Amino acid sequence: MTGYSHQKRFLVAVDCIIFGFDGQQLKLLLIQRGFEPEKGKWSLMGGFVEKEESFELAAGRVLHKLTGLENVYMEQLYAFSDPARDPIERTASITYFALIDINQYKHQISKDYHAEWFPLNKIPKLIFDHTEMVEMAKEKLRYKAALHPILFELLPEKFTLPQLQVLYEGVYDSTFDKRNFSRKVLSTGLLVKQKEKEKESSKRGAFYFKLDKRKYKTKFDAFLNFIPNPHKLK
Amino acid sequence: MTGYSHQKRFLVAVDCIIFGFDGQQLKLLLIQRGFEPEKGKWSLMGGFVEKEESFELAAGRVLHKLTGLENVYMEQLYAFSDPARDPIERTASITYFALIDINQYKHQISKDYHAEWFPLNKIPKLIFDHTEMVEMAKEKLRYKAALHPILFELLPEKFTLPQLQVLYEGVYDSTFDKRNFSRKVLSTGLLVKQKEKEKESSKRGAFYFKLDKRKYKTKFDAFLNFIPNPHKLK
DNA sequence: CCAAAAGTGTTGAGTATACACCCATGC
DNA sequence: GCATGGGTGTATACTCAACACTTTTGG
Repeated sequence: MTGYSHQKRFLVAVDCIIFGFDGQQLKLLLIQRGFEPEKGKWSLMGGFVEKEESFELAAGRVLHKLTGLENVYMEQLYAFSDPARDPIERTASITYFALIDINQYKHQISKDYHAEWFPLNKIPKLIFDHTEMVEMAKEKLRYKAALHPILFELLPEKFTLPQLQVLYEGVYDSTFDKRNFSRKVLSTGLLVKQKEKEKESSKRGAFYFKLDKRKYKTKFDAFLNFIPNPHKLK
Repeated sequence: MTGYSHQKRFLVAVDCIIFGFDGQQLKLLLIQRGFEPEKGKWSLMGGFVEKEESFELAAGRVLHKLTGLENVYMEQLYAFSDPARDPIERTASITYFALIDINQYKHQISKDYHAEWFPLNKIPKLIFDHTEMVEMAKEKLRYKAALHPILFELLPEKFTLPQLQVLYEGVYDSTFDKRNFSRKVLSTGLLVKQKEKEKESSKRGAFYFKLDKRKYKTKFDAFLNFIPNPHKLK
């Protein structure tokens, strides 16, 4: 025998769980599905994998179509494969989660998809198994951010320590002591203090920081312990 | 439009990265592929996903076929999707890694597949992208075992502290102080000391321990810090 | 001058590491 | 009685968490 002729072939889709941070809250970008089944219902942005395309490329293409962004932090999350997850025809879904700087996101493009940002605690009912996908993505984000400097992907190039802290507190739905937080974050050596201050959100102003890109790359995989008492989390 | 009629369909396979521990070394179970292409070459155990089968079920089926085992610790690793990874026809592969108690493994069954255990540092050349899969599985195992009590899945029901230490040392290709190791492991509260000793490997004998199944389940997701200096690893 | 947010240091507790000797047994 | 591997305790350094006051400035 040559070839795999009598094996079953499947549709394969990618779905993107897209996180953004608006300075106050962590949010998720959802669309209103444009075709049947479940047309008009809230859904993750997704698409079928094309003929000569890897899953990674497909996910990047889908994300780009919605946000206009490239070179976004993306990570494969999980392959969902319940044979009944799509009622029309069996379709596996390979999910990716993405962290984007919400300021760079192009609003116009996403209007075509009736896209909207939802705070994590106000996610509407989603089609198929998308709610489960979102839950898994939230969990993985929390897990990973406790050990690796991943949340910087959600921030603009320059950010302040108070902004960073609001972000971490949002992700862990918790509050941290600012003295301990800043000591811990600065001790990673990942941040470079800038001369300018951000003056919008306070009279005194808070210094901007930038990521040290070089150290960021080398230290990314090390265990960093960003949050207090990580073992109490789950 | 109803249906997804003009989308491309793909073959989807699962491949299993199967780890075992023989008391000395961590090993990987490989087979000699029984069909073309690459017939006779070393390969991971795998198989095509069937019509009404989730990936998890397919992986369990494939693992069972080779080892005779059920209820094995298995975890989805990654979906490999390079369009050219299989030269005959585009086939995505969803990989699972499995940890089995090597003593329970049925040798007869696997003879049909010309299966063999290979120490991790003596893995032969593998077909397709299987080497990459194995590398990723090793990395994930090391990562996960540094934080979670996952390596117990490789041991028989009763085991001794020296055995456990040999296992950890093998996984991290390193040596640990036995006093610190035993204190750390026992402090998790996961182990229950038995009355009997294992007398094969030493004159004095070493006490057996069993896992406290209840605590194992509840503490599995907490961060446990099993190995010294986890940040120095990478 | 006052309200609001930024920034900064110290202490105590707990945890991790380094390290060395005695024990039990089979031969 | 000795060689082999099993088992245990302590002192020190380090890391983490708790905690409060001063600074800046816009209004």
